[in-house]
Amino acid sequence: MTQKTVRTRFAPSPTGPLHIGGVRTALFSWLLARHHGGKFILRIEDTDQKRFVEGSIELITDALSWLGIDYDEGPDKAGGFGPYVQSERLPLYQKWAQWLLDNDKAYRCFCSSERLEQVNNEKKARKEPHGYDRLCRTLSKEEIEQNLADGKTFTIRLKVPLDGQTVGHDLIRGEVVFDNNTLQDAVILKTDGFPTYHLANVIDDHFMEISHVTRANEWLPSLPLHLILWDAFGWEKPLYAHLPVLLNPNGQGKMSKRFEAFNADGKKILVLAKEYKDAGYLPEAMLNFMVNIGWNFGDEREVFTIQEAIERFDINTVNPANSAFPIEKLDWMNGVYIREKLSMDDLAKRLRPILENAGLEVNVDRLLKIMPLVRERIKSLNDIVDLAGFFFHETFAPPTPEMLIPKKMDKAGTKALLDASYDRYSAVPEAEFLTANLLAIGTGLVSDLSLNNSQVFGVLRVAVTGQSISTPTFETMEIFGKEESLKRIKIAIDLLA
RNA sequence: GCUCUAUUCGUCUAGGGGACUAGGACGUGUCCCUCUCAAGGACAAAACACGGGUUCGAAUCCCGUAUGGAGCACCA
Repeated sequence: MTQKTVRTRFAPSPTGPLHIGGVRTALFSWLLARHHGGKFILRIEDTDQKRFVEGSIELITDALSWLGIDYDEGPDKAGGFGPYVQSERLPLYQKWAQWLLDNDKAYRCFCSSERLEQVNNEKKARKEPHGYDRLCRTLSKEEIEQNLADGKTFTIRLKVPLDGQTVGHDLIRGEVVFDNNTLQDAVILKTDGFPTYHLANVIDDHFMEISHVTRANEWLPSLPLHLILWDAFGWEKPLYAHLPVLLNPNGQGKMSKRFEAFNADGKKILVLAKEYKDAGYLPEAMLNFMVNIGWNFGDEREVFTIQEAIERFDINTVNPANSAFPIEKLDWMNGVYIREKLSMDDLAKRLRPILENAGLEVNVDRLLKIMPLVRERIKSLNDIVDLAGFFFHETFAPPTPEMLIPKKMDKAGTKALLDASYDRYSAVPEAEFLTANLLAIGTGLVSDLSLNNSQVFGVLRVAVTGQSISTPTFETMEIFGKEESLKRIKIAIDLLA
C-alpha cells in the first residue's frame, strides 16, 4: 500500500452541544492523526436542515478547544479542501449523484413517504425484515420520463447488488462480511436536493483525502453501503475503524445527549463535555481518563501525558468491546492531576474563577498560601468552595453552638477550653503566630485540660473556620493571623456564654 | 423480527495455545498514620458467560447457546 498522508476527521452534526461520546470519537481520531504527524479535520455534517440547532458549531469548537483537541482544517480554518460545512457543498453532491444515475449505479425513486410507510407496515405484518421494496428500481425509461414530465418529486437511491457479499475490513475488528440481499437501496439524495449521510460522507472523505475513517460503532452496519458507493465511483477507499460505544456508568445503554441518564444511586450522569467542565474536571485529566477507555498505554501506567499517548497510540489495538463509562475513575484521575500534576500557581489560576463565580472576592496572596492545604483535599476544582471558601468570606459566618460543642463534651467544658485558648494565644507575639507554635500551645491545652487532640483541635477549627470540615486548624490560624484568629475565638466564647 | 458486533474481577483493562496459582488500576473492606476531611502506607475480597469441539495442552483457536450493544429513516 502506498504511504499516504494520514488525514482523519471528526464529523459531528450541529444538533446541539458536544457530548462525551463525541469527545471520545474526536479524541481517538485526533490521536491517530497526531501519532502519524498527519492532519485532523473538523467537518460539519449539516445535511438535515430540520435538526440544525443554532450555535451548535460554536458549542462544539468550544468543547474541543477546552480539551486541547485542535484541528488543522475546519469551518473556521481553511486548509485547501473546503468548504468544511456540508450545506455549502451541495452542488458537488448533486453532480456526483447525477453521475451515479448516468452510470446506472443509482435510480430515481418517485415513491411517496406514505407508500413507503405502507410497504413497511405490510412487511411488518408478514414478519419480514422491513425496507423499501425496490418498486422504482425497475421503472421503464418511459415511466421515468412520464413521472418527470408530471413534475413528481423523487429521491435518488443506490442500486445495491441483489446477491453476493460485501466484505469490509475494519482496523479494530478485522474482516466484516455482509450479505448483499440484506442491504437496502438507501436514499442518497433527498427530495430537497440534500444528500443523506451515506453520499455526503463518501464524497467528502474522497475529496478531502481522508485516509482513515474513524467513527462510532453504530456506523458499522452501513459500512457495506459506503463500500458499494466507493466502488461505484471507482475511488480508492480509505481505511475504516469503528470505535466502540461508550455505555452509561451502569453499563446499560449508550451515553447519549438525548437522555437524562441517572446512576444507580440516583445521581445525574453528566453527558455533555461542558457539564464536565462546569463540574470542575480538568481537561488534562479528562483526556488521560478517556484514553484509558478502550485503549491502554502498553505497560501498566495509567497516568501519562497526552504527548506520551500520542507517541504510543495505535488504532489497531483499540478494544472492540463497548464499555461502561467508569466515572469514579475520572474522579480519582482528576484528584491525581490536582495534587500531583499541576503546579501551585497553575492550580491557583484555575481555582480563582471558581471562587469568583461563587461570589467570593479572591485575595491572590492568600489563595497561593492555601494551595498546599487544599490540593490534597479536593477532587474537583469546585470542591474548593466548600472546603476553603471561608478564607475569602467578606464577613465571618460563625458556627452554631451545636457545631462548637464536640461529642463527649458539654457547653461549660467547651467554653472553658475556648477561654483558655484565648488567653494562651493572646500571649503569642504576632510575629510568632506560626503553625508550629500554635500547635505546641494546642498540645499544651490537651494535657492541661485532660482532653484529647481531636477535642481541642476540633473546637478551635470550628471556632476559627466556622465549619467542621476544613483545612488543618493551625495552618489555617496562621494564615488568618493573630488578630483575626482571636476575634473568632472570642465570637465562639460569646456564643456559648 | 432481520443484520452486524461484542463478552476476563462491581467497573476500566493486561493477556492472543504451555510464562496463569489469570497481572494492573478505580471502587470496596480491614489495618496503620491522623486535629476534621483528604492524602499516604500495608493487606484483603473480587473475573476468563455457558456448552461442545480442535489440541498432549485452551482465558487464548473453531462451532453453537445465552446475554449486552448497535443498526434496519428522504437522522446523522
